[in-house]
Amino acid sequence: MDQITVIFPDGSERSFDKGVSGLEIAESIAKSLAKASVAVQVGDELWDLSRPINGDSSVNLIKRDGDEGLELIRHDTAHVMAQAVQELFPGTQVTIGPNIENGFFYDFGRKEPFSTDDLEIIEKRMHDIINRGDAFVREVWDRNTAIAYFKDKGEDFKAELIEDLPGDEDISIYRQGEWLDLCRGPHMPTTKHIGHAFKLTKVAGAYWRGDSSKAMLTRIYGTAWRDEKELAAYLEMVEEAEKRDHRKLGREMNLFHMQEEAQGSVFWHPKGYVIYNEMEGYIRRRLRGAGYSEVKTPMLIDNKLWEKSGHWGKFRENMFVVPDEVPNTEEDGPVLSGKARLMALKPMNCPAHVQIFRQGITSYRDLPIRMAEFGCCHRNEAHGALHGLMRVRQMTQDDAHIFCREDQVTSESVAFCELLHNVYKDLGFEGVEIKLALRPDVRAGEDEVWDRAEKGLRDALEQAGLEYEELPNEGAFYGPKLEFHLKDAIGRTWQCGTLQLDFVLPERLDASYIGEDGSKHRPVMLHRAILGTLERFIGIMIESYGGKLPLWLAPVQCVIATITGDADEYARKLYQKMFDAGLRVELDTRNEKINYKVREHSVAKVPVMFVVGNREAEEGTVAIRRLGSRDQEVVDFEKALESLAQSCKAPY
RNA sequence: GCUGCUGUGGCUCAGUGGUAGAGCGCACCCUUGGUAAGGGUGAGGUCGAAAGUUCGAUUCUUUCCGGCGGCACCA
Repeated sequence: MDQITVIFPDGSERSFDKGVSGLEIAESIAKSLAKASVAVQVGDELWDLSRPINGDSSVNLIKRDGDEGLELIRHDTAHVMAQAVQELFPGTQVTIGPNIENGFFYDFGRKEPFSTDDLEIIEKRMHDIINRGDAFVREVWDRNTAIAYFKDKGEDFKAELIEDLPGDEDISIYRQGEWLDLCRGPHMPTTKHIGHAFKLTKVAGAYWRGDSSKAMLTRIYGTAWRDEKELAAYLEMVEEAEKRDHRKLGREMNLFHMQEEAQGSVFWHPKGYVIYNEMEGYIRRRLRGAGYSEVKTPMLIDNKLWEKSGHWGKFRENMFVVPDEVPNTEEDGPVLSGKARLMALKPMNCPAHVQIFRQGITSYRDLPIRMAEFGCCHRNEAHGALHGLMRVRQMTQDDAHIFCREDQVTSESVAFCELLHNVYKDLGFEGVEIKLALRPDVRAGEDEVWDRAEKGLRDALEQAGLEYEELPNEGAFYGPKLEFHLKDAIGRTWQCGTLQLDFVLPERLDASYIGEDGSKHRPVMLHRAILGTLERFIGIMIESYGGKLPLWLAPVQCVIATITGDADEYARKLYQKMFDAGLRVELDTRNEKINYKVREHSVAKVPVMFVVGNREAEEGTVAIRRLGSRDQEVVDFEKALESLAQSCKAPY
């Protein structure tokens, strides 16, 4: 019989009979290893434990308790869910069911969508299926047989999937008991290996193949873990994270609100607006330090400009359009004639910035010009897209456009990446995901220009020492872009910072500078934002800090609370001194017990309390209590004030 | 925009085919208390909107609107 050579991860080699399975290899090493293994890595592919290995290979046994084992658990759970659904709801079509972070989902095609009540029933059946312990059996089918089989069963979605698989790929089918599904694999040996540490979490709609013109499927999300303890820990983590939701904290901390009449726009309350202003002030100082100058441009602009810029054609459905006419004030008759010239609320600042650039004549010596604006933009976002501060219809970007020569693109990009990195570090964000969105199929400009643009951004990332992921096809039609993503409390990612190269708009709006050669040239435009929008970034900040913002951003930095009415006068003096020192301080002389006051201000997440009673009034001290600490510290007031003022300074 | 769920005092939530309740908060009174809720009294709600079924709808049905989740779209 033929022999094959197997190389283990530690570099050791052994020979086995040709056709040996991963399981047999494991058994030859140790019974315990065979028991713990659930799949095998052959070369760089993951295989079923039972699949015969027919050639010399490097082999690595995958154990259930490892990271890859967990991925297999989740994938197998998704299959079992699909089986349970088809057993319980005949006629339901299965489509795709990939793993996601912390779990999996499976999309089903069914006339009547599932309700949350169904989840419990499905879960119960899943436990039954797992207890049956059927083996996962891999079969390779002929393509046409597979298509015919699924079509015959009324599984049109599955048939479509197979039709679109690359021609050279095996059509592998996995059977578990009576049930089977198209799947690339691998799977664990039996359903029993899944265990019972899973939970179905939500039902949702999802378009077939992610295309809103196609059918709406029902998606069921679930989470799965190696054991009950991990599952419980995960569920508790999610529960805790939900308490950090910025919409909840915004209400509890009285930061802002939103209401139906101004859907998607924010009513900033005094406390929230403190955060907003502090953030704006901080980023303004940062921009000044980086050589930007600030401008302010109109919010309402005639659509002639939007036509020229291309927004009217490409972005109109997201714009708020305003007719330039006196509305009819009579009781009857339409308010608007429909004949007036149209204006639009700006959705972006860029065309307006080009107008400033175009005033007068610009020399190559003037470049780069870095033009910043905290421009208030409006976008008519789809109703279903709105989400607290994260997705709004009226937003303020920390926007700027850099007009430069093409040979300055890389250095400007590097400088931007460094600036962004420093800002994110100041604000406490290390976990930023960077994505480089590359040329889409439909695009403006020569390929050679795109080559240079993409290279410019890549070079910038590498020079700035930043790790990133490339997203083919995701760039804007006018140029590639860098996206900087941050996560909210429950792990959803939101794009905040961005850097986009634009060769198109300067052309469309005829921006030019006089070069060294005395003739006109087109500048390149870099659209860039660090925070993205103040609204979204503040939302992320609130969630990331769980409302306990750093001192410089805290709406109330310190509350002076009295223990008895006898200390009120002393407290008032302290208050005035702190107020004059520029601190955001509140005085609490209410007729309440100190326990109550401490609790209330702790719940309100006030970072520092100065507690004063008769003793402090006599000694000229304060008892400092910091949020999150049970201890108090009695300090001379002047020293306390000085040190507090020091620690309330913004990072830049 | 599509889709599932959902909508009761400022907030969190009970509840019912016969027009509503709790806790917190708020107001007033008592209490001057040393670090996460002292006590009492009281005010406050067209039960998201409209139509329908019914003798009668906050409760059932339909439509619309908002909120939440997901998809699509996006900072």
